[in-house]
Amino acid sequence: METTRGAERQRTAAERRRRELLEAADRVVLRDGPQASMNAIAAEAGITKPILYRHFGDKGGLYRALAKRHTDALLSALRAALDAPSERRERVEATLDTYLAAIEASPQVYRFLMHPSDDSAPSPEQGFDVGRHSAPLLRRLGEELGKVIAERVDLGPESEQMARIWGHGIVGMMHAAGDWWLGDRPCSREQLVRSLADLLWGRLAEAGDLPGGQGF
Amino acid sequence: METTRGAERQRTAAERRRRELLEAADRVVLRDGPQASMNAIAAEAGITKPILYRHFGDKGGLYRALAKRHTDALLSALRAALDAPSERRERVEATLDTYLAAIEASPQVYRFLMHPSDDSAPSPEQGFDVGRHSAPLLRRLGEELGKVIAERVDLGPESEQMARIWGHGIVGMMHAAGDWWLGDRPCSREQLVRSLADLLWGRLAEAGDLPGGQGF
DNA sequence: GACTGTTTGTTACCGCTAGTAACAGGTTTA
DNA sequence: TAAACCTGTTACTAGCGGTAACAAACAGTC
Repeated sequence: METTRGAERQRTAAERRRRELLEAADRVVLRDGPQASMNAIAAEAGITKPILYRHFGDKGGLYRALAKRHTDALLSALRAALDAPSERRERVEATLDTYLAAIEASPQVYRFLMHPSDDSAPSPEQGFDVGRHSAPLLRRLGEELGKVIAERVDLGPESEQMARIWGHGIVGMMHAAGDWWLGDRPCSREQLVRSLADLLWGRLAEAGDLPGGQGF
Repeated sequence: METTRGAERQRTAAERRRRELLEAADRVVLRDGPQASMNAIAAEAGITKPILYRHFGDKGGLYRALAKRHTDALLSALRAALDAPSERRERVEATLDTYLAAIEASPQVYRFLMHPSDDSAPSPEQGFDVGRHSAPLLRRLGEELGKVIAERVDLGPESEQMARIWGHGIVGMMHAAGDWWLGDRPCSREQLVRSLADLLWGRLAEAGDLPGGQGF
C-alpha cells in the first residue's frame, strides 16, 4: 500500500505551497500596506483567489498566519534581550532598544502588525469585545512581559496582578512612544531609550516643580 | 436686499442639519461599531447617501468630525483632572482615573476612537507615514501631556524633548493598560490606577529580585 | 487498463461597500 | 418672470471579500 507515503508527500507539498503563498502575501503587504487585497496577493503568487481561500479560510486567517511569523520573530528577539545577564536597568534598556530597532528596520511590517485594518472577525455579536480588534501583538507582548516580571521581581502581596498591569503598561508605553518617534523621528534611538528608562526609574516622582503656575 | 439675512439663515440651517447628521451617525456607530456603513448612517438620519457625502466629503471626513466631538469632550475632562489643585501624585491618579472611567462608561465610543477601522486616508503614497493610520486621539493626548509636563516639571537640560517622550509614553501606558483591563476586567479601577501610578513612581527600580533564576 | 476520490486550479458569479453623475423640486435673489 | 442655489432623489460605477460550479491532473484500488 502506498497510502501513507503518498499522503505524506502530499502533505509536505501542501505545506510548501502554503509557505510560498505566505511569502507572496508578505511581499504584497510590504508593498501595498495592510489593505492589500486578496486579488493582489493571489496575483503575486501567480494563482487565483479561491486557492488562497482554501488555504487560509478567509482574509483574517491569512493575515493571522502572516502576523504570527513576524510576531514570533520579534518575540524571540525580545526574549533574548530580556534574558541577557546584566543589571536590571541595562536589560530594560536593551529590550526597549531591541523593539525600537525592529520597528525602525521595517516600518511596513510594524504597521501591518499594529494596524492590521482589522477585519479579522466581522463580529456579528456586539458585546464588550473591545480590545479584541486591537492588534493582538500588543496583548501578547504585554502578557509575556507581565509573566517575566511576576517571575523575577518581588512586588509584595498581589504581586501577580500588579506584574500583569505593569507588563501591559510598559509595553503600551514602548509602543506609543515608538509609534510617535517613528513618525517624525525627533531624536536618536539612544536618547529615546534612555528617556523611557528614566521614566520607568521614577524620575517623574523625583523631579522638582518648575517655577510659575501650579506644579505637576 | 435680503442677501445677508437669507444667507445667514441658510448657513445656520446647514449647521443644524450637520449636527443632526452627526448625531444620527453617532447612534449608528454606537450600535454597529466602527464599521458602520454610510448607507446605514444615511438611513438612520432619514436621508440618502449623497447628502452625507455633500456634508462630509467622504467617510473619513464624517468619522473625523465624529471623532473630534468625543475627543474634545474627553480632552477637556482630562485637562480638568490635570489642573486640579493637589499633589502631583494625586493629580496623576486623578487623570488616570478620569481616562479609565471614560472608557469604562462607553466602551463603544472608546473603540470607535481607538480602532476606527482606519480608512480615513486611502493613502496612495506609501512613504514612512506609519503612525498616521494610528488613532489620532492618542497622538493628541500624548502631545498635550508632553506640553503640560514641559511646562510644569523641571527635567534639566533637553527638558522639552524628554517631556514629549514622556507624554507619549505615559499616554501609551494608560491606553494599553486600559484596553487590556476593559477586556477581561481583572481588577478594580482603583487598583489599576494605583498600580500604574506606582509604576510611574519608580517602584520597578526599587523592587528587589525574586529568588530563583536571574533577576529582572 | 479502467474506475474512483482527492487535490489544484479555473471562470463566473453574489452581495456588499464607498463614492458619483444626473436630474427634480423649492426658495431666495434679481 | 427668470436666474441661481440648495436639498433631495434615483440609478449607476468600480472594487471588495467570498463562493459555487466545473475542469484537469494525480493518487491508489479493482
